[in-house]
Amino acid sequence: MKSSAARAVPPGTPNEVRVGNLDNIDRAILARLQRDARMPNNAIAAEVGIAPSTCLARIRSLHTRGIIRGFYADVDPTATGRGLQALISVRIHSHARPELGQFRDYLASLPSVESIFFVSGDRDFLVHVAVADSAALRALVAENLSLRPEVAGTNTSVIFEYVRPDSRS
Amino acid sequence: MKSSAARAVPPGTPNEVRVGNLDNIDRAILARLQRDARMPNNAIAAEVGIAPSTCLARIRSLHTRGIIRGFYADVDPTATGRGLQALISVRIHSHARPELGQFRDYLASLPSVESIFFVSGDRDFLVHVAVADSAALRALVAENLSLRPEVAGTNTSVIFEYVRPDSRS
DNA sequence: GTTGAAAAACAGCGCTA
DNA sequence: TAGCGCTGTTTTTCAAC
Repeated sequence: MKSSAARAVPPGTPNEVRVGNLDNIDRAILARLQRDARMPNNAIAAEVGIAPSTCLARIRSLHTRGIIRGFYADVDPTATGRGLQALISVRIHSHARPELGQFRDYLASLPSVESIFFVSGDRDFLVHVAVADSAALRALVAENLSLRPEVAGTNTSVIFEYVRPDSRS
Repeated sequence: MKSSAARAVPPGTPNEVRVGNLDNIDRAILARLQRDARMPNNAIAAEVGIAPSTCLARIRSLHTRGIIRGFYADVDPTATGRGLQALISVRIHSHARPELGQFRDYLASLPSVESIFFVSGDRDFLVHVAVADSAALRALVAENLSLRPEVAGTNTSVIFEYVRPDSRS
């Protein structure tokens, strides 16, 4: 039989090339799901060259094993009235270091927070936020960050543009 | 009839509260899709209180209008052999500023690049990358960034932890 | 915006290699 | 054990209202 879709893997490639229990078919599935999480199981199966039932089982296994963390829609923040994005670097007082995890959870609970980077170097956290306008940004920094006892200082940069390379479904 | 799911919108809320042509039902749909892009259209429709076909039409409209930019799966970088994440701040030479967009496209084309922030302040770009190990990181910075004529300098911070608050599907 | 029916996709099961 | 085809069930899709 001849598949109508392009093969997932070049013919000569050995299938034992695995990283962390993933074979090439798994990787082919992941690549497609990363580009379009709503791609039908049928279509994925056809493209990677396995039966739909097998494909479904693999996807579920990937999800269960935590290799796929979740499926998300990428929503334009401007449309939801959060047209201003910023990166706020936050320094934490050295005596508050033990509660770093707690502070991260606090950050994650703020509705304006898009993502949090816990980084090495002179700053501790880099927080990506999306807010309505500069007044909201000021309020966020002043009230929700600077006032916190753990926070030694903040530094805010406005984001002119934010690009996620593989957002194209 | 009595809906088994919580209503999308509190009973008294006026539906004309819109931001950018979105009504409350649109916002309810977006909220669900942001948490779980694979949630069945049926279930979304039931939760926001409209018929499945209407819900589908709304979702498609949101996608067409660019309010939903795409649907993607969040894949654990560790599982795909990219266990090291970093934030690289890049300064661009002032004379190369006109080609900033071009450089951004170049960054987006690099397979290690997860996202790009084009920011105000002392640095121009902040690039979030995921690579296999420190050797790969060094190679990336040295060969793909520092060697570029537009690049005035780079500064690399290792990411110890990266959190996306609404990762929960 | 809704209803309802046709088409498609999903999810489970036993069989095969 | 992993993959496959088959089948009932759910979901999507598109018409008319």
